Amino acid sequence: MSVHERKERERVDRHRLIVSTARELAETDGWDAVTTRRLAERIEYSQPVLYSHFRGKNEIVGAVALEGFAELAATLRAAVPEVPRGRDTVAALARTYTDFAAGNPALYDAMFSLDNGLPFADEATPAPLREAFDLLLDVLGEHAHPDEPGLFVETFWAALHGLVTLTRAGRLPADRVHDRLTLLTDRFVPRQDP
Amino acid sequence: MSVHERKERERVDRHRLIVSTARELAETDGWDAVTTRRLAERIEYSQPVLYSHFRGKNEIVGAVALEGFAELAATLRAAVPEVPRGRDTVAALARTYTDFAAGNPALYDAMFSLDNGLPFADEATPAPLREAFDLLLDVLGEHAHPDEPGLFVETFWAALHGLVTLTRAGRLPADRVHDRLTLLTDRFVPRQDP
DNA sequence: GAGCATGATCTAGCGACGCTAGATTGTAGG
DNA sequence: CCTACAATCTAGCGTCGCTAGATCATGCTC
Repeated sequence: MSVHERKERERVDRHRLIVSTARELAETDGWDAVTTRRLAERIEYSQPVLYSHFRGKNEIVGAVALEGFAELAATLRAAVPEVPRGRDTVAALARTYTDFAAGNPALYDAMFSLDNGLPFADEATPAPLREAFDLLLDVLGEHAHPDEPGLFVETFWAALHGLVTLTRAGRLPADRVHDRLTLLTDRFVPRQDP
Repeated sequence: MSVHERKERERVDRHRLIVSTARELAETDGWDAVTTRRLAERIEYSQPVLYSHFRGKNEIVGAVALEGFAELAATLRAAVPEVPRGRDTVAALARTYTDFAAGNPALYDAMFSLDNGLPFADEATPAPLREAFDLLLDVLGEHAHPDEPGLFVETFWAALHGLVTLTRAGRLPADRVHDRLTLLTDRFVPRQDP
């Protein structure tokens, strides 16, 4: 019986190896460089092995994206203190979000730009993603009045995402990134607000 | 001499044919379906003629994107009245922008999501693009205080772009699109504002 | 008007892509 | 020891963007 267990263990290890290798490759050379051939070569297996773990390349991207959601949720949580949750906390959260995106561009692409086959805004939304959203909801919700908290968070998040993607694509000048972020935060959570 | 002129005319016609065919193909079947082979077949020429007009596929996308910028600028201009430029005008502008994106998804992708080789936020920025931005600046600028108008417009635009892309990618529920837009407008140009 | 040179256009092919069928290898159980 | 099964690989399919070299048509020279 323990033979099966060993094989299963090796399988899990290889699964992790594929995901982490794909992520490394994407982070150093971009997702265009993550081809099934290169990936197979890096993990020192043949191409078809990848397809015994994932239905296709999309699913590999999805696995990396899942890691990203978990890390994003953890990073955001670490940036939010227990007690005071005023404008400063929102600003810190926004800053943490954009810093995360800027610091992990390939990861961010896997999460939000590439086709990763993951369900969104759906009952099957992955837990870490829902968790990150709930954290935003928690911090931002009290500033939403008279808006609905859900809509408020969605819109704020979309604005952050827009800033991130347009800046990364060179559509917005790279300087003043911080100023735009401050402006956005001010508009959603005015300074005189409690 | 007029032989050269005729040839040049034919060349210009073919150039336009390539761009419009690429655009149609993208709008009906998505940009993934726009391959050099299919495109060549549609215009009833061989593949290499494409490369006598454009340096590569990116440049074809760029040509379609340029059309898009011109149309977007014209559409936005048509939505802006001469005289009253209060909150309602901003709301109409925002609505026009997202409607344009939703109504021309492939065009919008060419402009902002795909690699089209066009320069942005740069002295070489294409005129129609600069024009559209200036229009936004014109309408939004007076609501920017105490923010800098440029930053204000960039941030508002980024927010619109974020809403558009996340909605299109299924990351935001498709209903309530209009409500999010209203919320965004309210936050950038409060209702009691002149 | 015949022959040539030039430029436009095509055929054919390169290397790389995602993905898969079928051969091959290794291993567990009778 | 042998068989049967599962894991893994080799090889290849159809497609992609792009290009070298052959071919064709056309206007120019004598």
